[in-house]
Amino acid sequence: MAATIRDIKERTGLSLATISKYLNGGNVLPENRIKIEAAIKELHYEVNEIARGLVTNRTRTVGVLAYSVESIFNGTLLRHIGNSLRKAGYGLMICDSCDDPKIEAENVNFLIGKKVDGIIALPVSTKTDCLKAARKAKIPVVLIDRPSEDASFDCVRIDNRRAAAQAVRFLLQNGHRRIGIICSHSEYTGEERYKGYGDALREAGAEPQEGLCAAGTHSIEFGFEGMGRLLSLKERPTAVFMTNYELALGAVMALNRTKLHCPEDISLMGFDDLIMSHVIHPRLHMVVQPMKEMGEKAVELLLERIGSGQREMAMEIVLGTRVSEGDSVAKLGEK
Amino acid sequence: MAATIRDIKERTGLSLATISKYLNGGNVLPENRIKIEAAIKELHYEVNEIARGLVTNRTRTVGVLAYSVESIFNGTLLRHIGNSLRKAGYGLMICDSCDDPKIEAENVNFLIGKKVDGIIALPVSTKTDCLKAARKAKIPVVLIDRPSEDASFDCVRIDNRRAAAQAVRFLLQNGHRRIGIICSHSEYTGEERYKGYGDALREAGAEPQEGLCAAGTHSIEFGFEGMGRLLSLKERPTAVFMTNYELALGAVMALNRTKLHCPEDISLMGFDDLIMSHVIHPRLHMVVQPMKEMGEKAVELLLERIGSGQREMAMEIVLGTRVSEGDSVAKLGEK
DNA sequence: CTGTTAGCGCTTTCAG
DNA sequence: CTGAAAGCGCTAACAG
Repeated sequence: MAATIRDIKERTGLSLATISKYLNGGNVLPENRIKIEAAIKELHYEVNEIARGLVTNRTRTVGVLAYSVESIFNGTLLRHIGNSLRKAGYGLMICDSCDDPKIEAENVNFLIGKKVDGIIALPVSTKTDCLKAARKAKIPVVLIDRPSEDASFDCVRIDNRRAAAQAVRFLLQNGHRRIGIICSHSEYTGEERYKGYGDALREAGAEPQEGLCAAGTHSIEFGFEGMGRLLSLKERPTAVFMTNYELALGAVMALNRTKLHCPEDISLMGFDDLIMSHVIHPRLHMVVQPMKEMGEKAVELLLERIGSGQREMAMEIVLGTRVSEGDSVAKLGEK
Repeated sequence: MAATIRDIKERTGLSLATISKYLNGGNVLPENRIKIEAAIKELHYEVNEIARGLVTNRTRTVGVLAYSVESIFNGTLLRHIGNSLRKAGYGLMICDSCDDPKIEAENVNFLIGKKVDGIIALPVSTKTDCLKAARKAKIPVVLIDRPSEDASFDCVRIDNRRAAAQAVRFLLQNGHRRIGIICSHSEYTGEERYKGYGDALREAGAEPQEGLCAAGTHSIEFGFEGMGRLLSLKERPTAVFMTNYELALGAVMALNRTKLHCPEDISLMGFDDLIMSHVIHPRLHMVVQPMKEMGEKAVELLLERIGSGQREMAMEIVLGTRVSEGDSVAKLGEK
C-alpha cells in the first residue's frame, strides 16, 4: 500500500502534527524539514486527498455542468476552464447534461455528493432550479453563457442582444436593407440575438419581416434548411445573419450547394469564431465571443467565492464582443 | 451541517453497524428498515461518499483522459462513456490533455491522486508511458482508439487498417483506379489508414502513388489544403478518400469552392459518421465506427477489471466498421 | 440480525 | 515549534 503520514512519523521520529503542518506549508525547524522531505522522497509518500477532504471538507475539485459535451462551444469553454483550474491547483469533474434537464438535475446531485468545492454551470436552460440544491448544500455556483431567470447566481456572459445588434448594424452600415436571420428559437441566447436583430433594424427605421426570419433548432441541420428557405424567397435577402456556430455551418453548406457566391450574391454574418472559421471561404464576418476570458472569469469568480466568505448578492460579468471582419460582407452601392 | 449516520442512530436507537448495513443493501428487520427509512427522509440524510471512500478505498469515480475535449470525436465518445458510467452508478472525471503529452502525464497523476477506481484513456499518442504510474497505483486502465505501443493495456478500438482498405476496396469495385487520399501523418490512426489504402490498391494490382497522397496534420485546415492540392493535379483523381472527420470537412469545403460536382466529377469517401454527415450534400459515403459501442465496451471492460480481480493479460477488443453508403461515389463505366 | 469496537489517513485543537 | 489526543463519517470484523 501507499505510504501514509504514519510511515513518515516512524521514519522521522516526529509527530503527526508536525508532519501535517509541514504538508500544509506551516513552519517547521529546518532540520525537521529536511528529515521529512527525505522520508517523503524515500517512501514516495503522497497525501491522500480523500482523507484530507474528509476532515477539511474541501476536495479541491470543482464540478462543471455542461449542457452538451458534443457541442463545440462547450468543448472550447471546457478547455479554458480546465486550464485555469489546473493552474489554480483544482481538478474538475465534468458532467454532461445531454441537453436534458432531468440528467442535469441528477448531475447536480451527483456533484453535491462528490462534495465539489464549487460548480461552474453551462445550464441547459435559464430554468436553473436544479442548482438550488447546490445552494442549499452551500456550494457556490457560477453560470456561464446563460443567466438564471431570477438572476440569483453569479454569471459570466456576453450581452447577446447587443452583440447581435452590433452585427446587424454592421450590415446596415454596408448598405444592406433586406437582412435575413437564421436563429434558434428554443434558447435564451437565440431569443436574445433575435431581439438584437430587431433592435438594429428598428434603429434604422425598418421592421423585422417574418419572411426573412428562419427560426428553428440549434443545429447544423436547421442552418442548412433555414438558408435553403431564405434563398428560395422571391426576393432574396442581400445579407443573412446566422446567430450561432452550428447554424452558420449548416447555412454555409447550403449556400455552397447553389451557384450563388458570397459576397457577390449574398453577404453573410456569423456568430462564434471557432476552429471552422479559419477554413471557410470566404472568411466569414462574425461576432466573436471572448471564450477564453469567459472561462477564466468564471473560474476566478468561483474561486473567490470558494475562498473568502460569501458576497451578499449575485454578480454578473458581462463581457464585450466584437465583429471580426472577413470577406463575406459586400458594400452595397446605395445610400 | 448535513445529517450523519450518527444522527440516524440517535433517531432510531439502532447501532451504526445496522444502519451501515442497510445503507449497503444488507438485510435488516422490516421494522428497523422502516425506522431507518423514516429517519433518512426526515433528516435528509445522504451518505458522505468521501468518508465511505476513505474506508472502502473506492470512489465510484472513473477518470477519463481525453486527448482533446475540443475534438468532436472525443466529445461524442465522452457522451457515450458518460452515459454508460452513469447507468452503472459511477461518476466520471474528465481531464483534457490538450494534445500535449506533458499535460497528459500531469492528468494521470491528478487522477491517481483523486483515487479514481479506473481510467479510460484516449491517449495523445501510442506512447503511453504516463499510464505506467496508474498501473503502479493498481488502477485499471482501458484505452480507446489507440493501443499502446507495447500492448500492455486493455484496449477497445477498430482495425483502422482494415477499415481503410474496406473503403478503398469499395471505390475500386465501383471502377475507380485513380484514388487520392487525404490523411494525417502524425498519428497512429492516420498511418494505419494510409497503410490500408495501400493494401487495397495492391490487392487490385496497383501501387499507391505519391502524387495522390496529401498527408498533413489532423485538421480541417489541412483537409481544405489537401483537397485543393489533389484537385489541381493535371490528372485529377476520380475519387478521394478522406481519412478522418476533420479532414473530410475541410476537403468538402474546398470542393465546394470549385465548380466541380460530386459525384459527377469526383467521388468522395469519408471517415466517421458524426453529426455533420447528415447535412453534407451529397451524403457522403463513409466508414463508420461504432462510437457508442466503443464507449460502452470500454466501460464494461473497465468495470470488470475494477470489480473482479485482475485478468492476467491485457485484452483487445477490436470492433468492426462498415461503409455507410451515401450519394458521393459514382460507378465508373469501365470494366 | 444486531451491537461493539476499531480503524481508514489526515487535520486540528490544546498544552508543553 | 512540537506532541498527544480527538475526531471527520463511514465500514468491517467480531461477538452476541
